[in-house]
Parts: sequence; structure tokens; C-alpha cells
Amino acid sequence: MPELPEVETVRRQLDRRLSGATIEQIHLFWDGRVFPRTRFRSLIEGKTITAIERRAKLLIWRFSDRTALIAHLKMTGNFLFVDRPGKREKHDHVLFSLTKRGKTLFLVWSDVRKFGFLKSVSSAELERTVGQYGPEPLETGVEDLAACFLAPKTRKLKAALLDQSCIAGVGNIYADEACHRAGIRPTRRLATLSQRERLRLATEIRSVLSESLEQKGTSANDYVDTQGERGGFLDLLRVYGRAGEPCRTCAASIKRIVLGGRGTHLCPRCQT
DNA sequence: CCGAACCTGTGT
DNA sequence: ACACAGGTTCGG
Repeated sequence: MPELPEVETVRRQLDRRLSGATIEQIHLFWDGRVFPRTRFRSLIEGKTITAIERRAKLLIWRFSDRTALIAHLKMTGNFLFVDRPGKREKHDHVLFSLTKRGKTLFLVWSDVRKFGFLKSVSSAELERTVGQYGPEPLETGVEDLAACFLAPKTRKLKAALLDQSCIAGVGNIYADEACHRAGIRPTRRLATLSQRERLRLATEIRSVLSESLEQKGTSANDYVDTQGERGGFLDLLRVYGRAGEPCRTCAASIKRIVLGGRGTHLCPRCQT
């Protein structure tokens, strides 16, 4: 489900309610994607959350003892606050019971496709993990962001955009949207980009991500936030999921191709 | 570089 | 029955 705007939306909602809370109890309905599998519960129970942070598409629960829980939603992972633990839904895997200022909170981790994971990490392991990512687009200047698209020279732009060690947080939707806004085809090799185009791309990446964040992200398929609400950016997409529909800029028919195994959407007329 | 894999569901 | 889905990793 999630790219930067969706994960950041979830981060903000988790942070508001979980910051300062203590994890009292964990129910593991299915432990296939929690690590370390056999010690997960004992490692996490009793911990107090100091803050929820995000790096790339990773959510980081920071604990007062400097250890952390990292969560990756991948395609369909989801945190959902529930008033009280009712009956377990089919794809619910973990139930967290927490207390904050004497009140009890319940949070469910669910994941239909089971690609997502929860992992308990030491502070050293956290630093190592977080260090593998490229710059955060919303916290990096345009000039530095533009430098993400310098090398390797023969690589296609779309591949660079999806590479989290190159630039963090961009996924399939916003890669296509940024290319369209910048007027650049995702099939272009990095070597063919001018500095002016790289700067334009960096600017448009920042714009599309922040505009989507304002709408609490895009619900193309399954994505919902921690309250079960859908994001509002779907109607503002210019190319993603619009194959055969008219370009909102020039009215040409939006084309869908496959690039690096991913569906890729572009306007053959206004993207060069 | 590409396709396959991980897993489940949905739509044609 | 087959294609496709917001992510990432692996093997060829």
C-alpha cells in the first residue's frame, strides 16, 4: 500500500496516540513475520514508546531504553486502532494492548499479503538499517535531491526513483506522477538528463509528495489509515491508473507500459 | 537488465 | 484461467 505520504500519515497518527504509551501485552495470532520470532513478545512487552518516527517507508517505534521496533507495511500491512478487541479478523496477525495516562489502547497489525514485518532491534541495528537509505525528499534541498539522478549513467530514471538507497520513500505511484509533472519519460537513461531536468524532477517529487501528504495519501486499492479512512489523493493523480484516459494537461491518451516489471504510466505527448 | 519469488485477493 | 496490485530481494 504505502509510499512516503501514506507511511507519514500513519506515522503522525501513531505518534499522536502512542507517544508516551507503554506496551502492556502482545497477542500473536500469527508469528511468521515478526522477528525474532520466538523472543518478539518478551522483547517488546513492557517497553515505553518515546516517539514514532519514519525513515523511507519504514516506521520506527522508539523505546525509552534506546531499542526500537521497526515496521514495514510493504503492500498491504496496516495498523488500525480499535476501541476494544473484538473477534479477530481473518488477516489480523498481532494485537497490541497499551496504556497511556491510565487509559487502555488497542492497536491491531494486519496484513493480507504477509509481505510486511515487525522487527525488534537494538539501537546499533536501527542505526545500521536507517543508514542504508538515500535522502528524504521532504527534508532535502532540491540541489542535493537532483544529485540522486546523476549515476549510474545507463540506468533508467524509473529504476532510480524506485531505488530506496538512491532516494527514500518514492514508490510506483509517485515515481510515475513525478515524471509526468516534470515532463520527463521514465524510460530515459540518467545520462540523457540535463541538470535543468534533474532539478525539475527533484522539485516535482517534493511537490507531489507534499500535496499527497496534505490529502493523507492515495488509496488506489487497499490503503487505509489507522482509523480505517482512505486517502484523498486518488482523484488528483495525473497518470497512475489512468491508462486510456485523457492527459489532464494535453488530452492525449495516457499509456501504460511495463518497466522493470512494474506497471508504468505516462503521457506520450507531454513527457519527453 | 529482467523475471521470479514472497502471499492473497480482485477483476476481466 | 489469467493478469494485476502500493514493496523488496534474489537469482540468472
